[in-house]
This record gives sequence, C-alpha cells and structure tokens, in this order.
Amino acid sequence: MNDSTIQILKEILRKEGLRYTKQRQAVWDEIQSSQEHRDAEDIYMSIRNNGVNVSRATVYRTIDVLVKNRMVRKMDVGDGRNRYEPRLDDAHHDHMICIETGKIIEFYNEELEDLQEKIAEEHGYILVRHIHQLFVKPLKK
Amino acid sequence: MNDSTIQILKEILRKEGLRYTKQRQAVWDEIQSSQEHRDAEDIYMSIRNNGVNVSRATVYRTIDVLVKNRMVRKMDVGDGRNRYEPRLDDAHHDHMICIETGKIIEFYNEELEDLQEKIAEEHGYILVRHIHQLFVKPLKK
DNA sequence: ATTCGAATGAGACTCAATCTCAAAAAGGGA
DNA sequence: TCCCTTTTTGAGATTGAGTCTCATTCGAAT
Repeated sequence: MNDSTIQILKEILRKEGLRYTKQRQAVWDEIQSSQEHRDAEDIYMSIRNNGVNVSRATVYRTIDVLVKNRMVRKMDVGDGRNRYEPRLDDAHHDHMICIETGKIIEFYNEELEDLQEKIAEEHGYILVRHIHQLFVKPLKK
Repeated sequence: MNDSTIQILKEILRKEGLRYTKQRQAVWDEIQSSQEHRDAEDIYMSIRNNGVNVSRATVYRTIDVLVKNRMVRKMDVGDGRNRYEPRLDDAHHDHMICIETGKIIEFYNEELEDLQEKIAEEHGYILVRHIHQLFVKPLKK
C-alpha cells in the first residue's frame, strides 16, 4: 500500500536474509492498515478476504519477523490470544484495559519508563523489555 | 498443614458456597508449602506424589477459586504456562525475569505503585489490578 | 531461462487449559 | 446413624492458539 513502508519491509527482509514475497507483504499491509489490537486469526482472515492466499503458518512466521524487527508490537492481554499492532516509528506505550468494557487505552509515561530501568539496575540487571498492563474500571458511577 | 490457613480456606469456601474437600485442601497445602513460582502440572504432580488422589481438572478449578480469593497469585511469564505462588497476607510485588537464566526476581517499589494509580486516574479510571513484568539481563559481563 | 535454496500451505501435531458426565462424596436433616 | 439431595471429582475427550512437517512452489542471482 504505502510506498515507503514497502521499502522498510524489503530492507528488513534483506537484513534477515529472507526473501521478499507477496505473503509477507500482505501480512505487513494488513497489520499496518489499522491501529487496532488484533489477533492472528483476524489478521489471517482479513488477508484472505482481500483475495491474497496465505496460510496461518505464514501469518505467524511473518509476524515473528516483524516483531523481532520492531515493526509490530505483540501484546499478551491474558486471554490466551496475543494481539498485534503496528509500531512504525511511533513511541513506546503501555496499555490500560477496562475490565467492564474491554476497551484498550494506550498510555505513555516517561517517569514510569525511567523508574523501571532504575529498578532493574538496582538489582544488577539491564532492562531489555517489559510487559505492563493496567486493568481498570471507570471512575465515575 | 498449618491450622490457621485451614480455617481461612474453609471460610473462603463457605463464602463461595463451596464444600470443603480433601482435594481442595491438598491444592492449597501444596501451593502454600513453597514460595516458588510453580506451574499447574508441577503442583498436580506434587500432590499425587504426596499420596493424595486428585485430577488436573480439580487442580485448575481449585486454583481459580484461590486466585479469585487472593490466596494465590497467578502470573503469566509469557511461555504459555501460568505460574502460581501463595499470597497469604504478604505484600504485593512484581516480577523481573532474567532472559538468560530464567530466574524470577520479585520486587516492590512504592513509587511505581503510586504512579500507576495516578496514570489510571488521569485517564478517568480506577486501578483494579495490574500485570507488570520486567525482562532483563545481567548487567556485568 | 535455468538453477537451487528458501518460502509456502494443508493439515498434522503440541500442550495448557477446559469441558463432560457418570460415579463418589459432602453436608443436612431426621 | 442412615437417607437424601446437591456438589465435587476424575478420566478422558475436547478446545484452541500456535508450531511443525514436508512436498510443492517461488524468488532471484547468474
């Protein structure tokens, strides 16, 4: 779809020693087409509905490559199905999940990020990545 | 094993309208017997090795009750198998997981706790619970 | 165009967790 | 204690997300 991200994808595949295929392009196009937090099945079905033949195996395999190369963020919401969202070059954020409506709200807090690195260091470690989800409910009744 | 926690278990079951059985006691005894972060299979096998007949179904069902009643903490370490640890009345803590050794380190940081509540409130929500895992690697080479 | 290693896809497989339902056990009441 | 009703249990079947297999197809370098 978008010309510049096609180049980014090609670059990543080249760097990984992988070939550029229409299936890999289709997976990235599909994830990139929406800012929502979608599961693999949803992504798989959407690609098929767009007329591109692809298998679940390829969807999963491609997502792994995209996650590794920071084009896609993988998030575990605790219901057994991972969700994926495009990263592009946007800033890191965490998620807040409303336990009443299921709504997922993104947030970013610099202080929180710094604090986590500090805590890891205090224990003799360096922070590689983190999982952070706040399960919340609406304030006002 | 411990007399006072038997009463706590009985009280919870009564409150939930559930019967007190030796299987439920055995599951709680087993989880309570160690501070480690164990998976369901491990807990199941240990109970059987102690001579109590119990099924996986019962282990899972009982754990759900214990988690709901805050006697057990369920944690998702991202490898597909949930881990469980006794809560008793001990303070809340989060986890740091070393990606090189698999070691799980517990930590607690007041500032971090406060900050999370503040963030939820800023978005019009009240914090119910949270998932927070830091994936780290050793600092020194 | 040829070549050959990489990629794909259909479906088998894995494995944690859940479900089924007949049989066993708990907890009252008498 | 024995009865009776309801809950609990357990063996094994099932589910479902994700992974693996391997024969076939495809990409791209020459």
